[in-house]
Amino acid sequence: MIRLTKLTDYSVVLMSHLAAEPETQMTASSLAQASQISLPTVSKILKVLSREGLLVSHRGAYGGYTLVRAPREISVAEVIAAMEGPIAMTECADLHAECVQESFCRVRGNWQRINEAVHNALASISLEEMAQPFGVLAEPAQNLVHLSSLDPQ
Amino acid sequence: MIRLTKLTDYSVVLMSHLAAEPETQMTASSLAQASQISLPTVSKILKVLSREGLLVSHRGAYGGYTLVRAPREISVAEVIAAMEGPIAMTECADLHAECVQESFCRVRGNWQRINEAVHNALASISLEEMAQPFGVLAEPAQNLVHLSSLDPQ
DNA sequence: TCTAATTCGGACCGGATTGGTCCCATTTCT
DNA sequence: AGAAATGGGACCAATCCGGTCCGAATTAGA
Repeated sequence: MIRLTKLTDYSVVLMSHLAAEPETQMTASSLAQASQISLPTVSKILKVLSREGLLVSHRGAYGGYTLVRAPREISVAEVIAAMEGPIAMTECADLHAECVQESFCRVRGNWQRINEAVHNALASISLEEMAQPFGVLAEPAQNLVHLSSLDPQ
Repeated sequence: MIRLTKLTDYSVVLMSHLAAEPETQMTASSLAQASQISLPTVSKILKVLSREGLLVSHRGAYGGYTLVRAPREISVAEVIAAMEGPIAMTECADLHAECVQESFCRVRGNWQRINEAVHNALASISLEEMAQPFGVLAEPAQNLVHLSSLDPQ
């Protein structure tokens, strides 16, 4: 199972909530209630997203969080990267791969290509799309195409 | 970081070694030496792959492992699935999702589409391709297209 | 100016998962 | 019979993860 951590999963959920009403500034507790995730956890996630520059935070009374850009301009890949660092499926594919003996590892270059493909898949999906309720993406053929037209590079 | 476990990473490396010479039956120790992975670990991985039906094992003296099918007929997705169970990026996207209150979780359906995209990306890459040395995949345009033509469904 | 609301930045903990090793039984070839 | 392999566990240390909590800093409004 290629798996994201739960925290990352939640982060996408939260960002999608924010994307549903981009104008509205939301507090950690309102988001917690809306998403049914415990407040401390929501808070922790929002801090990270804000530190990574995906959210704008407003302190003090009547503070809260807002998306830094329009939902259409933020990709799922960005959210994931903010939570977990650069997207890479294996250590090996991460920059400083130190395959003990590089000559032994013939797959390395190919892993990087796979990473690219996956990354592009995630980069092509915006928060705007994630915020749509269920059927919407599945119905019109255009959206199907949009999701799947992963042009490498 | 969307990450596979190290074990899974290794498994792809090992399968690629086997794919490089599909005719040759290889022992755990020869693969360990070739891949620079410790023998017990290699052994453990091969057991799993064999149990999951991707390798044929021959016990006894002069035994070893062989791919169950031609390298071209085995996808990276299969190898990963053998090691980690069904490919799913989030718990939520796994069959029996139990989002406490489904109405709250609008992203669920969309996660499943993302999973599909990723899965298709992995399913479109065969061991034959992984066994190629570095540049080979990067050069001919046909292969680029092949890697990226993720047709959902 | 005071107070309430809210974010910010850590520390902290228990439990699950992972990577890795080891052992012994079983099978098969010579 | 003996050597060479796989098969199937048990087992352990270390890391990671999810989650909670606390105090400090900041802001808006009365």
